[in-house]
Amino acid sequence: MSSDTLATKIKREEIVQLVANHLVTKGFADSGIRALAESAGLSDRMLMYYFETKEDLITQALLLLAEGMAASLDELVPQRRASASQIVAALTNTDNQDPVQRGVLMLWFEIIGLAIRGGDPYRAAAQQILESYEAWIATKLPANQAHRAKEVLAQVEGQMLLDLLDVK
Amino acid sequence: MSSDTLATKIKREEIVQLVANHLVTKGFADSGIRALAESAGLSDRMLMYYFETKEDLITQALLLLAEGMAASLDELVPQRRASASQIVAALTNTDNQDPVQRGVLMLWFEIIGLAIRGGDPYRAAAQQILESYEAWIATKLPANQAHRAKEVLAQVEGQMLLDLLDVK
DNA sequence: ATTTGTATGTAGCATGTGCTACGTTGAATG
DNA sequence: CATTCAACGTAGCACATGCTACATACAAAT
Repeated sequence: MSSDTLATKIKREEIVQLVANHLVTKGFADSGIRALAESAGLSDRMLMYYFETKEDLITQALLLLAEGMAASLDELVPQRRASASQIVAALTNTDNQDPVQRGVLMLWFEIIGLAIRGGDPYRAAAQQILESYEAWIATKLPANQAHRAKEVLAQVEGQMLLDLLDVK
Repeated sequence: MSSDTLATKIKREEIVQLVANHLVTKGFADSGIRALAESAGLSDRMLMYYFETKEDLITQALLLLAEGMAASLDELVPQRRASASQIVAALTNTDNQDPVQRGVLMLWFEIIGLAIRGGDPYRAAAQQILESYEAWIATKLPANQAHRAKEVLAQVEGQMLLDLLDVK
């Protein structure tokens, strides 16, 4: 709460980072508090000591991941302006090799599946990510086509989905 | 198995249908065998009497749903040939009102989330559905653009995703 | 009439889940 | 020196999960 030591605050951030890594590599299926605790290097007992509930912990991990995903966008398409098809290509081609980014993408669609019936914190995280993506695309498109950002975003999401499910 | 009565075969089909309905309306989150049994009008004991495992039951329900989704495509775009944007519009605009079709869509993205890490029966169902959709789109597109079916499919899937998550 | 087999109820098991109660240490603070 | 308090271990609870053992009613077949 507000009476937190600096040390425990740092510890919490470290745990959130490790839990986020766990989610990326393992997904939600094998993410009970015992598994998460092991990945974070402590006991489940201590996990619940640092975080009020599991949902609290997951929420923070998702927020961290959302920041990371938004921040990594600029590395992919360095040009100021790009065509819709260039953006789609840049966002869909790179991800297939790197296992980390592939893990993030898999987690991303797991989040969507959990968000779809309205369940927070998943829905909030999904919407935040989608909106930051749309805004980013809008700034990359030629000014007179910025209104098509949502369309381009849909193309990107759909293409990633097909890639992940090996639809050739 | 091969010594099945006709009556039990029919009973099984009836159960599969009711379970499919349950999945559409409730999703996977509230679909333990007790909840499924209640929706099917029998005890969990009898559910496991008619099906070897829960996975067996779910698999059959998903197959039934996949058939239904593929079959319902033709009702949406009756014309022989249509442009890519017409197909996208037809496939994305209709679904928002009807709660049944909305439920199917929500389940569809839940399936994707479960399929994404490779888990059968979800992955198999997802791939089958996506492939039948792509094939159907290819037959609807002008002949010289049939090769863009996957692109159109991506656009459709992405647009449905954004709609379901209320990205305006 | 006895056997056989389908359909069903009652009860429970083993495991996994998020979470908690209770105790101990060891260091800082008064 | 005594007290306090964060930091941890050990153990367990209550509940949900998929699934099963056991008994039995009842009808069909021999």
